[in-house]
Amino acid sequence: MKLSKSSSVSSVVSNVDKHSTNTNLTTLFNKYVDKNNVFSWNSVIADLARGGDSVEALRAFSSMRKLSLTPTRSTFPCAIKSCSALHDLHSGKQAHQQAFIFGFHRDVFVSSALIDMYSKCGELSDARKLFDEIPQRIRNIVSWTSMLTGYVQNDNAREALLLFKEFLLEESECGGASENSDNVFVDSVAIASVLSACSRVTVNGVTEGAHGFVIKRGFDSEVGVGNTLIDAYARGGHVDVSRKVFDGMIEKDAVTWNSIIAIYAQNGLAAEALDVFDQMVKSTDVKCNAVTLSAVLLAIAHLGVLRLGKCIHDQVIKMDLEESVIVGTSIIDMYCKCGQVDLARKAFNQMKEKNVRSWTAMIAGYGMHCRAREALDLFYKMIKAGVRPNYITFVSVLSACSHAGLVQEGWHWLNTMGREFNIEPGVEHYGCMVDLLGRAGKLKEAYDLIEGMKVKPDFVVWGSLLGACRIHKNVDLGEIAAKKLFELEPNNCGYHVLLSNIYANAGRWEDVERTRTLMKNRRLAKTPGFSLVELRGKVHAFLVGDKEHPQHEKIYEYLEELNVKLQEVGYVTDMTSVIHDVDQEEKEMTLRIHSEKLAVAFAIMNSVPGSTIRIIKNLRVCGDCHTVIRLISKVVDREIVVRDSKRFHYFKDGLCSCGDYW
DNA sequence: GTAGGGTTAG
Repeated sequence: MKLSKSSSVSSVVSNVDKHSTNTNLTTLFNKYVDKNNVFSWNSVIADLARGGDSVEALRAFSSMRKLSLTPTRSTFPCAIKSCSALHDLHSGKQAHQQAFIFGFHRDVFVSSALIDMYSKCGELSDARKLFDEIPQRIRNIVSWTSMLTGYVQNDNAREALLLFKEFLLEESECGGASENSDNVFVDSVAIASVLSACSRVTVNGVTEGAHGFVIKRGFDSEVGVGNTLIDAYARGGHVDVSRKVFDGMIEKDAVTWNSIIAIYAQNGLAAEALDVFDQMVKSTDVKCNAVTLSAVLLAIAHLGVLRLGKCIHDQVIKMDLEESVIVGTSIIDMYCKCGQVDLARKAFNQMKEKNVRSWTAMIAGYGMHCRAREALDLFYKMIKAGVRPNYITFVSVLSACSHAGLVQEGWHWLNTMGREFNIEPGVEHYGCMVDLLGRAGKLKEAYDLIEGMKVKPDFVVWGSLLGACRIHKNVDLGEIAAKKLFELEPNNCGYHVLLSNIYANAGRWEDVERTRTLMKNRRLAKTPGFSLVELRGKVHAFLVGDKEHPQHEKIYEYLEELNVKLQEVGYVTDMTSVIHDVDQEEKEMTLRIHSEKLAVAFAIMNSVPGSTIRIIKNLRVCGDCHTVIRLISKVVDREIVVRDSKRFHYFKDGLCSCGDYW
């Protein structure tokens, strides 16, 4: 695994963008002077709205109205825009009413702002009504774009594209003849919106087609268009094409850099994300901002490299971005995923402004650290604080219950979320609940829950059941779950392995053999497991049965020594995690060389006695490794923290924080 | 004199 040089990351210092200090009415009035002049008010409202200070903009609008000044047509668009930004339908409707009273509701600027406001507040049919009421002779590209974006933002990309088709027809028919012919041609903003729609329809090749249109119309050198193309290709799973677009852009702004960094981070390509960040820091014509650091923190969270995370946290403080909700939430997430849930809580407590995502990140953090009680306590606090939980919050709550085996609590929230919070359980919530029931041994209940689901069960749901069937040795339900999984993900061999383990457990060797042959014939390969361990600032990566690491021979020798000690405390190799295909001795070898064991051994050999060992694994830790690491923690008297793909395990004195329940 | 639509985030 290639990692970016951390030294250059810490040199970010010199190239930073202090976030703009909040403008306020007093400073603005000093700038525009005349309080009794409508135009002065218009400028103030516009400045505030443009600067993103929507609350102040609306306050200014209302102050102006209290002075009984008569608004002009230019007063409304910015006031309405501020309502859109705040998703404040109530104020939006009031502004609409006032625009009507003063006779500006037919103004095309006002109409476009209103269309945008209604769609951002989720009132798409009201937006469409206003759009249809605009006479064709004054309807321009902004009106079209507002409506188009409305569809995209309300998850109706197909309708957006149909509308664009209609637009193109009008553009070709009356583009030259209309009285506002200058405004009826497609522009770069409209194109960006269309590209965004393309990336959200599930049909292949739409983005590629639109890209062709972009080039034909000569918009390919526009930064905004390029930025949207980068995003569109990534949404379609073509991260490599995103990178090509990025590399081909002559002009790049902060959004361009942030987009590619975020894409890498979201797709698990953390090293690439950090590499691009490094280049961004070195480039002189663009400065990183809150969004940049948020994306970088996501990459670091993925890697679990605490030292780098702390480095970026320092950077956040230097850049005076501590009060940014976006950055604050990313810091919480980073600390949780780097195993420092208490540092995360400290950062959480220090946040002045918290939104639903900040609370959710902290709840999820407690969940993955098996601190379900704290997760639920925080959830109650959140509700008490008047913050409305969202879909993801409930996923985090149920997942916390699942990690801790809280069946009652799980049932309670699954049943209550729809009734009390108007959020219908989705496939992720059922996934957690099936996992929870399954691992608690309530397999029949889990299966019945799946059968009664209102949404189509996905691979997570069936995968949870299959996993539970392995733990509780249920062949019948295991076969049902596996059959569904083979249909849903025919190329994932993990399910074949699991089913095979279930057969092995039941002594059904013929079925084991059959599964194995099937895998061989379909050439299904197992995702290779790897583990990371950070030692004195350097990250060491280990693969299954690694023979690449310079110390590998010593590591294997040490593992042999450890094995003897483990057997003295009663350890017997658990064979069920391995396909029954080799003789006993060979099987033991296969097990022993799982990457997490190598990483643990390496870390014990090379670190200060008594220090905590931190490992990150890309897959779930297997049963045997779990037992071994648990016992190692006792034998060598070390605390060992393992982050697997699902959660954290804290091993100490021969016990694990998960209570062997995971 | 002043005005409306897009792309990056947890």
